[in-house]
Amino acid sequence: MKLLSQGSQYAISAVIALSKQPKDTTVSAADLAKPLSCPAAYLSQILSKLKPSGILESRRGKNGGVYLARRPNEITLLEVIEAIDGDDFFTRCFLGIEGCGNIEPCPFHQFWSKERGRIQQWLSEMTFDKVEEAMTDDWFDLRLHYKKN
Amino acid sequence: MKLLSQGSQYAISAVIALSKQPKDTTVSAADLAKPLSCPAAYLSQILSKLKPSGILESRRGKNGGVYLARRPNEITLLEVIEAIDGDDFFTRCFLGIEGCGNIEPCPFHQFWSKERGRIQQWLSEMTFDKVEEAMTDDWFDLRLHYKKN
DNA sequence: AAGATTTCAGAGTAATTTATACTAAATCTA
DNA sequence: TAGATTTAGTATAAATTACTCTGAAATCTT
Repeated sequence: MKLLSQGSQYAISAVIALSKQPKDTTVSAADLAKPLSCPAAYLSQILSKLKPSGILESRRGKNGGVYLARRPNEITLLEVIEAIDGDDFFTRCFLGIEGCGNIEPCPFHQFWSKERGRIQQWLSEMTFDKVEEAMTDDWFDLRLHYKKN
Repeated sequence: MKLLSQGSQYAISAVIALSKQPKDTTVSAADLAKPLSCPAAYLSQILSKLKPSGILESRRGKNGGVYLARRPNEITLLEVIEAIDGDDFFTRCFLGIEGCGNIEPCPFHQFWSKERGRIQQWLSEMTFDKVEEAMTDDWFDLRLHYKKN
């Protein structure tokens, strides 16, 4: 029972860290993974899923890595989540019943689609510049900041 | 990315079906499973997890099965969910970060704990008599009703 | 050009969740 | 008491998710 997959959680954290990064600076998956305390190779795979939707781009080779393809205020939480987890959460019935919808609603359909809509709405308005505002500096330093050697 | 595990979904559906049942009538896991179109043996395992919290009781042997230990208006959705999935959803950070809390909040802590609280509140008020009210008869007949042979 | 990174792609492994199988114990019926 | 049925409990299998490994390709530095 959870909202976000591990992958989404990593991806969001990584985009937060990248948002604090000067534009057009690449960061390697390994450097990103360190402060997130998550496996670097796995993060690398996850991050590559953010490329088709134009959230980030990458450069191979020495000093290569990933960087945001747009400015933080043009990237939403919802985009990142859907790039990793798909839109299952926002479309599936509360009880997982296939035919559930307005025509043939399960007992929770009305409440749940409303509640889920609120969450989706919020996620779609939550751009990463706003995330930065909502973030205390010491939290960032403690949790997501990394230092280049 | 999902709210409820498969197990919780089965359990809730089963309790809905049992709520429509005359008091002190046992129903076998096999009979319950049929209209839910879920594996009977698995449902049986799931349902046994509802016994420690006093949601249902069971009787072995011929004409045995499970039955609600309390009246539907004394059983909440939240209880059923927590009996199966635990309280992970209601306690874990949006980003899965261990130290997240009021002292050291992640950027989503405020929004998410509020939103999650709404859901938890609703689940804790949603007793199974209310579920029945929210349910169209034809949905029940179509999805959860079963016939004894 | 050679060496050092670093992503990329895909296969392989591990852990967790979901589902199946089987045996034993309880309970009813005749 | 014998037989049928149904839960209880455990072991196994299948599916999904999380993670690791490896070799190749790209890119920088010297």
